[in-house]
Amino acid sequence: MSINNVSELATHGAAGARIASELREAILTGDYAPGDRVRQEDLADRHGASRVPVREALRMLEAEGLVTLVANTGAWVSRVSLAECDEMYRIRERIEPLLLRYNVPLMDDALIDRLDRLATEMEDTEVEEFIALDREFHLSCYDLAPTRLLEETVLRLWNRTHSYRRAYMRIARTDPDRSVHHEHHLLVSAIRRRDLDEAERVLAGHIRRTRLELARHPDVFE
Amino acid sequence: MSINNVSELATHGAAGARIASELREAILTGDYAPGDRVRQEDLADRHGASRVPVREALRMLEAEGLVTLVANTGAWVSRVSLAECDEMYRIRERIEPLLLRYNVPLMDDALIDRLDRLATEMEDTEVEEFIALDREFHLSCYDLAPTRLLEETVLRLWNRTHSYRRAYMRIARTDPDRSVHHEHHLLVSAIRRRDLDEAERVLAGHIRRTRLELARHPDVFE
DNA sequence: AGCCGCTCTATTGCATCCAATACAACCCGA
DNA sequence: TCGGGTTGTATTGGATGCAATAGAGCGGCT
Repeated sequence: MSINNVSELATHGAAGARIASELREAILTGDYAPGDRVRQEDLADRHGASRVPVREALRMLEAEGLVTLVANTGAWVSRVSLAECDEMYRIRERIEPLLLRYNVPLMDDALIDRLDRLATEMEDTEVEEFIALDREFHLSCYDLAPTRLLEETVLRLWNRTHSYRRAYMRIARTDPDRSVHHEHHLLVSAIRRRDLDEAERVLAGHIRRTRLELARHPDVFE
Repeated sequence: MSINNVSELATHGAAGARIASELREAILTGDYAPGDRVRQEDLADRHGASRVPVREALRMLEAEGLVTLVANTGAWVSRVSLAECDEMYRIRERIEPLLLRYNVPLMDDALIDRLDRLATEMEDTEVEEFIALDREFHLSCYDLAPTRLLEETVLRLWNRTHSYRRAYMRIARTDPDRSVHHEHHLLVSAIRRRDLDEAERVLAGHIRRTRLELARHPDVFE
């Protein structure tokens, strides 16, 4: 552990962050499911590191709500109850429109066209691709303005519910919900007209409807 | 370091959390100011621990936004710019009314009376006491409902701006703002009538006005 | 004088080791 | 057969020591 430089130079001091980042990705892709145990040594071996940076990574993910730590016992991928999910969606209903408002004035036509294409493209996809495109669609609306805090808050809420959104889609796919796509196009339209109030309204309604849809499938939360 | 049990039994596995908790308190009381360096060994010595749990504590506080870490360099008590503070207040404007809505139905007369007394009591106080009473007034409105997430989010926003609220009060005390107290009493009144919409409106306006007041003193943020 | 590069030191990052804890399996007596 | 205590093992928590980095101070060159 001394002459591994040259290629991975300047990566010192980032082990914890790197591990956190990869574990976060693994949780989002579903490699780890809610409730799964996360053993420190596993992660350490997998990343060729010791348990020290692993524990740092776990603390970070705990703060993001993705992992739940119990002293002297271990770490688990966080479960989310229906009540908590409902709460997160209600928070999103309030702050995502605000974040959107910050961003709409900064969007150029190229971005709006891309949003439109995404909205159309995801109309006819399977679960995994829909999840990815929908996420890209919404988050693309949020990363223009320098509102680090709001953006981070929203991203954390998305991440914490990601697994459950996937689970919902798998279950509810029998009767696909077309109005989601309708709302996406309404949103793009409002953005294109730079109608901030209308964009806020459509987005809030979109999130609200999704929340109500989710609540109709409590089995997603075991 | 083995037979120190008996009195502090069962505190194993909580060193990081304890250190974080005390450092958080120190930042809130002003013992550490924004921009201050935080050396790991200092904290370790101060708490009779090694640097390992200290680093855990720093990661936790970083996630809360109270501390800023730079790899291979160190940790500082986070500074907040006027723009960021503005952003936090705008988030609060949106979600605190929601949190209040959750809680009002659970409040009993005793609590409402206490809020009224707090509102009156803080009308005639010096900076430190006002800060404390105001915080208690508002946070008391939030801890009845089991909305862990929303509560935690709001608490973090309060904590991140706490130092600046104090700094503002010290500077702006020359022309004390009476409408703050008026709004507090309006809020109590709406709560007592269980008028959820009005309570939301008053609270949003209260936060909004505070934001605008803060923006009139950019010097608070250096 | 001003600038570049070096050295030296304070501090952080991480690996290793040992202690403490939790949990499961087991034993034992009633 | 069941309950309570006990031992054993897997796993986490934390202390120590060493490597890596950043930044200040210094010296030499132009």
